[in-house]
Amino acid sequence: MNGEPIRVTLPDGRSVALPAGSSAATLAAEIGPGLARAALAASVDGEIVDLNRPLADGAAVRLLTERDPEALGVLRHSAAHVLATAVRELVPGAGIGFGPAIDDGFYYDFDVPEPFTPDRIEAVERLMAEVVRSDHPFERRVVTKEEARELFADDPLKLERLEELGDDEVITVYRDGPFLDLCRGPHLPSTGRLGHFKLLSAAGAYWRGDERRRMLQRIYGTAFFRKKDLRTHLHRLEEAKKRDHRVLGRRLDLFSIQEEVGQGLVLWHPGGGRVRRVIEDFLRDTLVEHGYEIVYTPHVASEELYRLSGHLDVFADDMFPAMDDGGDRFRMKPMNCPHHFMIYRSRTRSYRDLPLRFAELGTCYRYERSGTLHGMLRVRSFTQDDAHIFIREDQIADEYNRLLDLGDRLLGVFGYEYRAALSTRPEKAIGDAAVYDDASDRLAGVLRDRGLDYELDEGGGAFYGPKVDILVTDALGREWQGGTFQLDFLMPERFGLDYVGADNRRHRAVVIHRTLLGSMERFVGGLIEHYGGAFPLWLAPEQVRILPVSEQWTESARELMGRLRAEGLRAELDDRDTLGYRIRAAETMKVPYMGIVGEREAEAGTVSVRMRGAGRKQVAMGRGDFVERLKDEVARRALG
RNA sequence: GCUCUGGUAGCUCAGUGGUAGAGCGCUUCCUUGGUAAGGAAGAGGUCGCGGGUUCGAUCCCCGCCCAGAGCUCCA
Repeated sequence: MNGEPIRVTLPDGRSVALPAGSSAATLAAEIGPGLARAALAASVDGEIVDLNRPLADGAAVRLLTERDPEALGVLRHSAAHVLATAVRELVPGAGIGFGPAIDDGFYYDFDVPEPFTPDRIEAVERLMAEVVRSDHPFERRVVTKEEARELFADDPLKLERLEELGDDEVITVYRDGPFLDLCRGPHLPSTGRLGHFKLLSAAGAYWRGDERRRMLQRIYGTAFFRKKDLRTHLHRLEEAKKRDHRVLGRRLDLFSIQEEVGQGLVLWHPGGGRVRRVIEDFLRDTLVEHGYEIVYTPHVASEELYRLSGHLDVFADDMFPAMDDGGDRFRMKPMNCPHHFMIYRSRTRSYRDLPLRFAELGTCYRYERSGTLHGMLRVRSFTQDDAHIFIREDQIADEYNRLLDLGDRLLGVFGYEYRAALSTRPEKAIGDAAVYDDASDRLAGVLRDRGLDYELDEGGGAFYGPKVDILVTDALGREWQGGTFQLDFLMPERFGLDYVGADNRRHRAVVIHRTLLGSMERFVGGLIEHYGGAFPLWLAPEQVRILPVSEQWTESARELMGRLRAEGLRAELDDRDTLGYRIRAAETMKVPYMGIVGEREAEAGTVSVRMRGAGRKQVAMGRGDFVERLKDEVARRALG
């Protein structure tokens, strides 16, 4: 090697001298043979690079092994290249789109004449294994734009991408064996380092994510360094599938969606109805405690109302088509706001009246595009736990504090962890920017003062006002929308929402649109998955199932059921078949408690209590104690 | 809406160019069972809908509807 030796620093502060032109691989070898084997890539001055890139003098270098989280992204992106290598072998002329690492794995988009069927995916997977066995090194090369144009002359997708690169950008290509790709990298040293991978699915995806452009075929996969991690991940996917609210909704007889009724229209069966009723009762009581007024408004409105609100212009496509009787035109309501505004406007309001909080479990109708519908989570008719709060500008901070209190109370009851996100003024905001920013600052102040962990979405607010979103994390670690508190300076203008101030002059009110749970459909759908169908006692559609050991004891069992029901508990009796059969049935239906009554229990006036999922671990207890225990668990809304 | 894959009994699914099967569930009978499926019999289907090809279509072809995966969208 020519030139002066270089020095690089390690994370522990140590400085190492290396010959000029040395790479991170040389460094690893210098430190030890174990590290030389384990090193996969390097972080150089904070940038992740290939192991064989030459190091600059004075660089801060951290060698990445499979223990470093950053290495997983490198692995997965390399896996994507291996996938493309395999696809090119199967379909030589395949166009190559993008192939990034994503949260749980990677994908690659291909322009191929035939879509990928499951057996072709398997074939691709086998070819990938061969690419890994061949252990092709990933070779990086810097090229000029002109060279790149020649290299990718036969791939219009790559050429298009290439033309977008600025003239001062360094263009790199990577080769692994036969496959050459326009790519920024970095990559593993060679394809042989790709550990454990699996192709998961194929689906169409628009080129550049633009629905007006051609559709490519996307293959999804995942990859891990260790077999165990891959297995765990696949197992988690299986678990998520088992918790699918659509599957559980059928099995537990909670709801259905039927072709004859219509797409995206949910039928709540008695079981789902019970869950919903309990939540609604709890919600309504809590709202009244928190100073809300309950209002009711019709499901349809004259089109004029949405002309006034401005929604008709912008969102007509997402509304159900108009009902026209030759004179007036009516629409199913896509939101409750205008109705609530009209209630506010129905009389002169004093500053003393504010805040005024109108809450409604308001059923709305939105004509969502068919491909977006999904079980209970994305539907065309849904009931929002909606409210509109009318306040003075000086009440913003105070009201947001109350909202966050309320959110905290509600979400905690369901066992959700949550965090907040604040969205501030976008470019297209209307009205006085200073008012918008001042409001955002006050919201940020509220979040800070509460010590709440929040994320800032700069410019993510609506054009009419900033908002605070609550994001909840469920039992599988997935994040859901868990409420949104949206400030609105526009609608008060459009609807003339005023109040008379202490100065006896008219002032403009400020509106907060807010939901806590979102919609009953989405919330209950989410809860089904959160609990895996095993609802805590207070929410369970059926709380206790009484099982007489034989017909002889049915009378005694019925007496117990009567006592439970008299206390408002949802108890059923099952005297169908053998005891073992019925225990199995109750377990499958995820009933929290079974009360078994046979000779011993009937004579002693007790009941043998078997808890969901606890198998034969059961206790005999007095019937009064049993009733009290359940009542207490319900009253505490225990999560079980 | 777009791409692909599907649609057969209440559910999960097998199957065939000559109008159809299993398991579970349901009904009835026998069994009176002590902790995750006791036994038997029976009912139940316009094979998503509409066209076409064919002597004959659940099966092949076309269109539509619906579902699933993904994309796009989500006031």
